[in-house]
Amino acid sequence: MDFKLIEDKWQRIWAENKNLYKADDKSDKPKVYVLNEFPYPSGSGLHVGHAFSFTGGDIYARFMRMRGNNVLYPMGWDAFGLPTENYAIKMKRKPQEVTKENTDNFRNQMKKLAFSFDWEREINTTDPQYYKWTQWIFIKLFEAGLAYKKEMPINWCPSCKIGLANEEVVDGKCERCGSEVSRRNISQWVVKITKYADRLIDGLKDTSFIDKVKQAQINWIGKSEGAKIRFQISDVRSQIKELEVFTTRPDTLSGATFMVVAPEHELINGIIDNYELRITNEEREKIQEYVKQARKKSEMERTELNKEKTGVFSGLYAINPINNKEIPIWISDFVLVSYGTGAIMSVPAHDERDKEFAQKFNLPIINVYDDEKKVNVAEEVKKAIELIINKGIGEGASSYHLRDWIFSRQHYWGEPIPMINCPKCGWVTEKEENLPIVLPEVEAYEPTDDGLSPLSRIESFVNCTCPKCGGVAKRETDTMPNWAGSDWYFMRYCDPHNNKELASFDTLKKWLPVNVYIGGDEHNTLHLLYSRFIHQFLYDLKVVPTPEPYAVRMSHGVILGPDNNRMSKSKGNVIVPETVADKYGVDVVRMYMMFMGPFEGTMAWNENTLMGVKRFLDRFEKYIINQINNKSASNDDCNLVINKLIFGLTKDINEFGYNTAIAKLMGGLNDLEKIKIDKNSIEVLLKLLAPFAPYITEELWSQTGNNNSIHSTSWPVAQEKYLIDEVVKLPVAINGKVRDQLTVTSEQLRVKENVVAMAKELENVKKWLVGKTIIKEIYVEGKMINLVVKG
RNA sequence: GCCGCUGUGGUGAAAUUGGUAUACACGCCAGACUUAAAAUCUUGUGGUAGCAAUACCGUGUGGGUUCGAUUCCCGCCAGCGGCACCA
Repeated sequence: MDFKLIEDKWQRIWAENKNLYKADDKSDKPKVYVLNEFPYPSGSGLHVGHAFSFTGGDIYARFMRMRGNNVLYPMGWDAFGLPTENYAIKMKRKPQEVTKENTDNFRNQMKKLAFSFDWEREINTTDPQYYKWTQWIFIKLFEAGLAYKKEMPINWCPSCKIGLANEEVVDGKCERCGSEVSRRNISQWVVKITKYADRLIDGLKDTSFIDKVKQAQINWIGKSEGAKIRFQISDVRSQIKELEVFTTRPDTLSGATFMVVAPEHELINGIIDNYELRITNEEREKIQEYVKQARKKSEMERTELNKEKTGVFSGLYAINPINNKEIPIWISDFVLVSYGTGAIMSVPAHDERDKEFAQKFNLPIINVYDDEKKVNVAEEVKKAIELIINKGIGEGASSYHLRDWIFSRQHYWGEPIPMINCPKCGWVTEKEENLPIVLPEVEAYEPTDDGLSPLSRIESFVNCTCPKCGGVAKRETDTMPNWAGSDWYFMRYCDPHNNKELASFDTLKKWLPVNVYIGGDEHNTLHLLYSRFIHQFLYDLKVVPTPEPYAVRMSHGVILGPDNNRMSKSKGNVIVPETVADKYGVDVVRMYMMFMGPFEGTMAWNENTLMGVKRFLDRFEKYIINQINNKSASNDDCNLVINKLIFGLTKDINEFGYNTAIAKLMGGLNDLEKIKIDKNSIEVLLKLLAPFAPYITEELWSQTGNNNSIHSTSWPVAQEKYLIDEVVKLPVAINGKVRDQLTVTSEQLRVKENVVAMAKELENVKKWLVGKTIIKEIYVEGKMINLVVKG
């Protein structure tokens, strides 16, 4: 059959059948919410990674639907972002138009690949009716004190002219364009995700993510436990009298022989400006120079380039609170102002970095323990914290690797941040009834040279009245990061057309949590963490009914190019799913991708193996067509094969074991070609293949005389009695080595004595027993027999 | 350096509450059909020895537990992914 004709035909018919894949808010059937990460609709169209991931989700959704569930399987567009903006700048086109073209293209490609999305729930993060609620969430964050404006050094990409989060800097370079990142001070909106750090760790207990994903989240949050300890500064002329440090090893306090503060530490400003301190001008200049150099470097450079420690003495001394010894305070860029308190106590005897520093600058090294390996550190730390609390010099504390989330972007193509700066009232939220704050159309999309968003050039946008006092005020011109639209989209799918709330509590209660969330490994930390944070925050506001958004996280693998490298345009190894589908048909492409290997695995594209799948589908089709007028009665041989298939497929699909499910289908066809099949079994066979190959099965289903869609039929149930073999071949081993096989009936294999006795009579077994004594007879029912012999 | 993962035929891979290792597919060999080729179909295909029955070896590597280990434990080697002066 011509697959193109079939594909066109069924695409048309399915499009008319609006209820085929509809998720029903009112149904009494059990709900299943299957979610694929929604894509960024790029100009180059759907790539293999998308096709692979969505096929995996689609098979599961189709399977769950056939199993009698009310399935929510939605799709949408994470459409804000730099590539579209850059394209718009280059081509002098509106990002809105470009996005429309790209999403239209993506939608058509998805329909062609037969993904069973409920298109009535399609969402788009760039739709004002959608980002109205993204803005609303920001207002709630601000009201809860979780969003604040802060002048802070940020990673600055000179090429994109944008501030980057630490997470967006890879190897000191901009994640998107690869330019070297420098540092720059900009006033930014920052979201206090750190306040939820503990909750984000604890909440994992309520999910069934695989350990790998949980561990990735825990590591990213990076909780360390220890103590904060206060050191007095001995120079009376210093305005700052106290230096607080965080340490995981408070038990080594008596070995602290110096302190180190980050160059950005507030203490340093005091030194440079305070001319009464007992340091020479020369020393002051040295400090100034060091701080200046350190500030120029990005954090990445500082950490990367630091093969050798650098630093300068600050001229100040602190008092070690445990022994009242005066110890010097040094400045070094290996201490990060953004971690802990930005200052450390240095214990060179028990810390490698401190040791290196001490050796370079000739600072004393004092051992706390003769042999640290023999010490129960956890126990000593516990005792030390008690002591520190009793002495009133500090308290137990934890610190996190996780940092607050920089939420401002100086770009056009993002959600406007709904904040207004009033000279009298300060930062004020926009009134909710004025949302959405719609992105105005502008002439040019480039950020300004001083790094401001192009929105800052639109006076009618910037100038506004203060929602609080009614005075003249100015609107924020920064926009939100990509993550903002994607961290709550799964809520909107539950109630996508609601214009009163982001989603009604009732529909959220109906659908949440997401039963299976399918996405890439690369989103196991950032996107997953951000969206869990927003979800937890909204849970606290009683907007959502569940503490966690996702029950199970499924992270799919990667498809490499035929050359075993990651697909990229520069390597010329990109496989376009649409092209392959045009050549072999959609069903072949879908099945091949699922047959390549385990769904979570990394594997290379190989068109030879694809031919195997194509052959199978051709043979399958021929087989069914030959059976169309089949009137045979059911028979046991066929029932055994079919019921084992039902059982095996049901189990495999449930566990995303698509490669083995397809292997079983292939094996099943091999078996069936040798025996007689009846009409009912033919229909079962078609149903089993339906989630994988929706076009061919639908066509054959209609050719075998059915008027309904195979995709709205119910999944077959295996009959127990056909799952047990009447006759079983048991391996018989002597001392663990298999020597023969014993054929027994399912009745016979229940009695150990009989089975063992029969085994001993086998020719090959007898041979091995000559002159030996049996010392042990092991029989695992239905599995195997092992005779342990001696002599 | 730290965290996580992986290692099975010529290739992609199956099999783990410990029970016949290599299912399914690719490739390859031989055969059928064909003037021929492609396509299709049939058979074979872990290694060594043997006409064969069969025997021995075999899941990165060295040990251990066990009647029995691809599966569990310990050490090592190789590769992949992530993080990295985090106090």
